[in-house]
Amino acid sequence: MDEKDAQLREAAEKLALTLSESGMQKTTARVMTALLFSRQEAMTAADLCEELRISSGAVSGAVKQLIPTGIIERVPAPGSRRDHYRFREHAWATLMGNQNALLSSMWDAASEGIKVAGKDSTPGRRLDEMQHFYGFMQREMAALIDKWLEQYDTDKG
Amino acid sequence: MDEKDAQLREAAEKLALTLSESGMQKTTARVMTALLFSRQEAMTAADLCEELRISSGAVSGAVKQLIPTGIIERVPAPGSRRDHYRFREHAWATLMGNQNALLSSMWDAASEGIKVAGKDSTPGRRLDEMQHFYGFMQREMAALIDKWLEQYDTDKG
DNA sequence: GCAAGTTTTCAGAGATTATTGAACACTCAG
DNA sequence: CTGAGTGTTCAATAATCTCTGAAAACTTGC
Repeated sequence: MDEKDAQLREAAEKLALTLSESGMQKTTARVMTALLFSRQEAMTAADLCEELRISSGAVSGAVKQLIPTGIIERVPAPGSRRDHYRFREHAWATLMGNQNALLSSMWDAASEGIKVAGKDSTPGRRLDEMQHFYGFMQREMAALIDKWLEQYDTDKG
Repeated sequence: MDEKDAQLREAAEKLALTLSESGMQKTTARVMTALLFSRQEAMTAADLCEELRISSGAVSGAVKQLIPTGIIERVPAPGSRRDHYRFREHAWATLMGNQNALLSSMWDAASEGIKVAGKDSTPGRRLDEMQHFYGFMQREMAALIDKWLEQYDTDKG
């Protein structure tokens, strides 16, 4: 049984590494994947310190990033004064939804450039394609996430 | 006219900052946006050094990252021995397409965890949702990009 | 209201990463 | 083949970012 724990921890660390390569802070990613792969329903900050061998300050910082994005949540822990943290349901859909903010700022950047240079300029033509692309993606991505949520809840529901 | 240049450069830098916050290297992002917002059709490494105030080594490194991902391309420059670089058409679609590799590795990570813990475990249930989500996204994203390319080329074509 | 337990904050240490600058390699024209 | 003009590499430097550890601030049961 300890074998499994080791394998799960390894898989968690591997994913954390991938996520950190895509821009997420390393410790934040490690906290996230620790909660995702944990055999426990929820973990305390102390659990995370021990599991990941990091300080309580580091856990606090990671949690502070993860909660507002909707990836994890604090969960009431009857009979304990320690905060418990748990991976949120539909966290992935939330995470992808947050990406929409990025798509939106890409659209904005293109729009800004077009305003200055005009559509019929060298940069204008490039920016026009960019704006078209991100406008499209923003609309479609939102629809896609809704579609998944609906579909998944129906399957499980 | 110099006014416009300054505004374009500012917009380029702003976007580069956003991109670097999403995981792209800062210099790489700056080279990319410089080419995107440039009034010129293509730029030489020397142009980029001057515009961005960075060394030729830094430009070389950035270009080395950007070309394989399909964001920019080397373009033949008649009458000049210097390499010219240009922002590629449909670069955005390519960029987003590359993200599919990430979606795929997310699916893999979930799969790995399920293999160890089983679907009917605490982590198994979380990972099952994750796998479902990324499987869905991977399929749909690919379709979305194709749809955009088709649509865009029809509009312009 | 106090004290034990817990979380948060933050300055400084430490680790990591990116950039420079110079040496080396390559490419062509003559 | 030679050499001027470019591009690339890489060790050392500089800059950045992150974590720790300890102190401060909460929180809650008594």
